[in-house]
Amino acid sequence: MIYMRLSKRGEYGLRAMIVLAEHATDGSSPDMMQIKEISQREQIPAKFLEQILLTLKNAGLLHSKMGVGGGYYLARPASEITLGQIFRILDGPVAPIKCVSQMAYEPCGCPNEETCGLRLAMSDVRNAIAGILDNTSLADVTRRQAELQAHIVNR
Amino acid sequence: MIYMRLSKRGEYGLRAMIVLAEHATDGSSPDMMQIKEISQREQIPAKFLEQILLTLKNAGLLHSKMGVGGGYYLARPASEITLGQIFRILDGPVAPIKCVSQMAYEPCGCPNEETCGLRLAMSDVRNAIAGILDNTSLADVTRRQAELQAHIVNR
DNA sequence: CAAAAGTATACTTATATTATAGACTTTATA
DNA sequence: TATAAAGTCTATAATATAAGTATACTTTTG
Repeated sequence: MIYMRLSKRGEYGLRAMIVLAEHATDGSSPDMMQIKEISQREQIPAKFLEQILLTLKNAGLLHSKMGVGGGYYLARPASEITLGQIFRILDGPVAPIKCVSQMAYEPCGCPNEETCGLRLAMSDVRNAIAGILDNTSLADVTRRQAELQAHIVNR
Repeated sequence: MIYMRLSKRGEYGLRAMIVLAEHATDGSSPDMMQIKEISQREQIPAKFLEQILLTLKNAGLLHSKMGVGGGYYLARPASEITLGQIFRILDGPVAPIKCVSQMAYEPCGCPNEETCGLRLAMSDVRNAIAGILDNTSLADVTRRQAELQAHIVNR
């Protein structure tokens, strides 16, 4: 069963963006990373990652440089890129059912949409998910990671 | 794309359970419904619904009566059946990624699970979804439906 | 011009979902 | 007791999707 789940594409894309955000903040080197670098570090099939990063680039979340010494880097500060943006590009709308989607609404054929109890519950679910993903930036993620890391070191 | 979504199986199953819950509370007839009745009312392919109801029955959420005048009915009061129970039977674990699943944990292979930022965010998502589904009973759903209906009638 | 790196698209393989079909069992009742 | 109504069970077809692989191309640097 693969429902209510993050796809591998989504997972890999999110991981890659997080790594790029880490790299951008640590001040080392010109904050650009190559596909190969990311794929090795995160154990992601390189050719698959290639597609994913390209998609994120075409969606405006990444910039790239071709040729020798090229690579990918965030198009904006990590604080201005949310998990929701990344997720939607790679996995589509957040809503568990189309009739509650803000981005891709479609009627779902229940006799009375206005009073449909399932729709209401799924709307709550959508809002809960979107509330988290749209309010968590890459900077939030890397900050939390750093906090956890510090906590472990200190114990 | 079918990610982060309710399956048709899940949708149909939830709808059927809600209809059965409505039927149980409205006092009319012996609160039992036939597959055909449900499938017509909710526009669900009858043979598909058959499988779904059987699954829910084998999981202990429904009881049935065979033969002439038979049908399905809720195994417990609508207030004691949650959307989370139904969902998990039909669509599996709620967690968007296995490493944050309470019901079906598996490591997801990130180098350090303890400080993985993606895992942390997805754990929030899981808890948000489970919080809603596990705290919404069929009775809650039918009550909300009735409230909405009353509101429409009164305007 | 050669090598490094991203761009673009097509294809393969595997698996899951969404049904549909058909034969079987139980029960009520004419 | 025969028949029809209703659920049970299992197999299978049709379709869709995901995940990954392959290949050719373009841009850039030195």
